[in-house]
Amino acid sequence: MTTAGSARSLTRDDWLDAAMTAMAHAGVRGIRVEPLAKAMGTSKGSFYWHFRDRADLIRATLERWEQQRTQGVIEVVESTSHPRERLRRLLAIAHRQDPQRPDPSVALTGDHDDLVRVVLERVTARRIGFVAAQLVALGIAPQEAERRAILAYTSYLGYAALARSAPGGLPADQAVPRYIETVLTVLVSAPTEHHGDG
Amino acid sequence: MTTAGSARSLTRDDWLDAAMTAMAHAGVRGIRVEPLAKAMGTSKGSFYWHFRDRADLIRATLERWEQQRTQGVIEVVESTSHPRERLRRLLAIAHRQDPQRPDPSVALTGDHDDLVRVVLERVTARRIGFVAAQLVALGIAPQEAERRAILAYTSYLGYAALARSAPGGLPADQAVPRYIETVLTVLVSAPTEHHGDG
DNA sequence: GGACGACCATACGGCACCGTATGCTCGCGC
DNA sequence: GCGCGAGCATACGGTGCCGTATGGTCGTCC
Repeated sequence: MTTAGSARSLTRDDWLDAAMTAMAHAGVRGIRVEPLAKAMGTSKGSFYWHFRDRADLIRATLERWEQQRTQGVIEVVESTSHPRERLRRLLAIAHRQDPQRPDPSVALTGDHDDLVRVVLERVTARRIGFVAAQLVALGIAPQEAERRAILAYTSYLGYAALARSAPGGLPADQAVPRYIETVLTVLVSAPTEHHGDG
Repeated sequence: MTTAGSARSLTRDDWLDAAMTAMAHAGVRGIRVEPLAKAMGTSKGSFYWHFRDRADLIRATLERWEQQRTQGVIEVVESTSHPRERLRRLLAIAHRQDPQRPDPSVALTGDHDDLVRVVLERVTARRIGFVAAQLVALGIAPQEAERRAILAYTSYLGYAALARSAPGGLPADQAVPRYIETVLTVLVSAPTEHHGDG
């Protein structure tokens, strides 16, 4: 069903692919065995052959996501040399909201699962850390850079959330590049003087 | 059960209060009749006396939220006169994340319901519009103000999302005021020159 | 003090999902 | 050409939830 042949038997990875898609749209609560089986044109029998139970699938899917997605984007962005260009490129990727392939982190923030929390903490820290590093490279003091990185990342999260559930308030497609420039400009704008920390 | 007496009969409003709390934590999918009844120390019989069905409760809860919360915050903030102080106050309220009373809009972005979408669109537009108006009052051009308002509001959404599911990456409590200053500073920073729009 | 209606409890059928049990069907080794 | 195991289908019991049906209780009005 997935491509053409449809005669070969399924693998654990096939299930992980399907689970990843489901998770991206609806979080771990979107990973349901019977609906997945139906969507793949198979039955639960197949699933319980490859996995111990639903929690096993969820664990494996989260693990896979943590290792692939964040890492992949960072590597692509790092192929650019100047930190400001890196940020611009990162923002461009982040704001290219493909309804078919949303970032799972948005859907995952809706889950109250402990394992999800742990993974999200790591992914969040890694992403914010990367943005902060670029800002530091642009001459912004570390603590201020951290704050601005949090601003950037939370804004991305909220943007993706709105894209899913209330896209009306977001910039129209042709206005997105200009929006990205605003975000970039604002992120690297000169900090004001402060005392006590920063 | 709710307060002390526990002998008087329940009202439609009692159910709405409970539903609102549930919605704030888990979106409309958190509004479930039997768990709510159990939490209120009553039974489904009571519920179906006051409401036609679950959809009726959801509709009424969304309506109530739209009319109360956003409006209320805006009125409080408008009691301050200077737009910059308004923004500061708004940010302070927005970033005071009470785990007991989260903003439902965050949980609602996880739902794929049509009615939710419509309400969220209106609430989102209203909030972004309010922020944009303050920025315009501070001398920022309307289109640029709109973009910055989107940045501010999406950042708030993402911040609240992280507060629920991955609070580790956010500023520590005593660092929040400084974070708010960064956001405020950045929002009102001088725009750069551009051509073609803005 | 009996009728009536507001308000609620309980039992039931139905649905969607989980996990298990059990049996089927191939391909391969021999 | 038989056995065996990988891979899957199907049926089943259990759970959590929805909505309905039906009956119970209590206050109020006459």
